[in-house]
Amino acid sequence: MKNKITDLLAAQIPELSREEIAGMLEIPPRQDMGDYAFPCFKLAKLYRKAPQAIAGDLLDKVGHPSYLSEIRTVGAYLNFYIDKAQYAAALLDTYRSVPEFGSSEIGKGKTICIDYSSPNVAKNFHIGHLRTTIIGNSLYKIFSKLGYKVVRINHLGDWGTQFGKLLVAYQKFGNKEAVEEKGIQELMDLYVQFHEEAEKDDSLNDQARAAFASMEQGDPEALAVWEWFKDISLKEFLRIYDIMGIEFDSFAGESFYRDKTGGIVQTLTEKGLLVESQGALVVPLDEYDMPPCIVAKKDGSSIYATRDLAAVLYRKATYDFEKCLYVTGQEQKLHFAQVFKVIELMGNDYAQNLVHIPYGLVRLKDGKISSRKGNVIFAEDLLNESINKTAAIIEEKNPNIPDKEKVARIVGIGAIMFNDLYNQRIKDVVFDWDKLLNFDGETGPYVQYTYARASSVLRKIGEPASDAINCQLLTDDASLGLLKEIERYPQVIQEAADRYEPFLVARFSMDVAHAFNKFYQECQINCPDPELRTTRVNVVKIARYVLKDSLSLLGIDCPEQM
RNA sequence: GAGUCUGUAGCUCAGUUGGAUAGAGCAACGGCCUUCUAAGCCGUGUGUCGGGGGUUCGAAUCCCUUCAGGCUCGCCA
Repeated sequence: MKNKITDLLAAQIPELSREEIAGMLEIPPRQDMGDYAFPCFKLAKLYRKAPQAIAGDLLDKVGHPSYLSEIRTVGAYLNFYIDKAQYAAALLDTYRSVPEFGSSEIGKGKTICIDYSSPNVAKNFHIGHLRTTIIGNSLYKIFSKLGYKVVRINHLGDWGTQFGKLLVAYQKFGNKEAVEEKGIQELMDLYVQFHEEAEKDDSLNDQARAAFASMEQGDPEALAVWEWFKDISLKEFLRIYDIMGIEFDSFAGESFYRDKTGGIVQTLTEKGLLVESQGALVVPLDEYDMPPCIVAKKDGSSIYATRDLAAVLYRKATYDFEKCLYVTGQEQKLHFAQVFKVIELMGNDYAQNLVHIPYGLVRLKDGKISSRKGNVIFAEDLLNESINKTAAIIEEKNPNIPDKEKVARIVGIGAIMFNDLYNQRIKDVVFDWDKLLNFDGETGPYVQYTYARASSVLRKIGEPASDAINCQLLTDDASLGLLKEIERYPQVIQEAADRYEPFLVARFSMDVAHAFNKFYQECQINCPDPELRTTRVNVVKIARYVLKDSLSLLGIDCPEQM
């Protein structure tokens, strides 16, 4: 429809290209102003005439094509009113002829790696880890919808000096039985105890660095203990991923690159990029207004940047990615800028396809999350709390539905995920139980509820006898409003991918849900007129599909009843 | 101190990349269930778009400056 209007205008304005005119066309802020609008301000200079007069001239010239019900001028604007029946028919037709409305082939044959979640081994999975997990998962779904092959990488934090600390703590304060009994909690406790003791005795930190250095050199005893701790942690993480329905293609974490960091140092040396500084080996980056990137500590052991560098090379060689995305907190912005720059200096032109996707900090009401200080809320507790709250609401509102437990799980988890995906990533968030467990208004449960209503109607009135749609009958604003929202779906997905912003999809699902609820309120679907009923049933079908599909792009399921 | 991000209604946030009277949800108040799920729908808003300059027909949006807050700035990740 937009193309048709563009062509119509382009024929009358030879001074501007089709693309320029398409870019100027906009959607008016209010429905009574029409469906598309063309502002004539820019033409004023060109024609040396008042923009209002230009709008009037254009109105006379363009005539009255059949797909428009009206063209009007308001001030310097030319407002176009499309023929509603033709418009609705075209959209419903598109939906019915395309099996996966909204999907695309644009990414066919291309691979995208996404590095997300990546929790630290031997630490509890808390609410701070939820954002990267949920955002990364949604980006995976969005890019998959566009036809990309996506490699989901969980770059586990399972290597580094922190394990030297844990090892020292285990030898000094721990024992096998306690770890076997209490699992990850005991590892956390040991880690906390280490920091308390190290406050008093700084030599513990040296011992920890030495312990890590010996791990890097392959000390079998140390590695066996480390492997054991890692297993305990992984089991814990998998349980939480399972609750959320999240999977990964690779768990190659930092330790995976321990035999590859030496190659990085060697390559950087050969290319003359490495400089010794205060005993460490660094790549100076002051030319690029950045502090140097440390590649080897003074005791020769690797550091996180070394392992990230090795990971980039490995992933490029293994997956030949089109893009590699890193979903981490914004506090790591400088780190990734340094790593990407070093990759570029090594002569890899694909450095520009490494993208850091930062998100804002999750804070508690009484300050920063800190495992060490015990100021922490575990992800599992949050998810369970949300599921329990949902179960209570089901008992209150709709106790007779089947699979109540399953529904409570889907809705409870959906609420948490939707909340993390509803705003721009970069915003900091303050964790708030009350807000998170309120399921009214702009929430995941609202969209899921809308889907359940749509499903319920179709279930009750059954399939219409005929599939013939007569869009002439859709004369009400609510139907058209709903279809207009739905029409945006393909562009919304594309933009969400371009900007790496799942919240655009979440907002879209909300807009569709709102438009559907309005439609549902104002239009009786199971109406006496069989032709109108068939038409409305088809509107419900497409809305139901889009609601479910858009939520699925956020990693959220839809129950048939709730 | 330097870099970077954020600042829009009491609160949480959108704002179609420079366009028409800046919009939603929460909270508050009022209305709507003998038609398909009331986790819903409808109505009620006196906003210095942090402040000040500038660019232009036109700025929440672009530039400069300033204030407030978050984050980062060498052997943690």
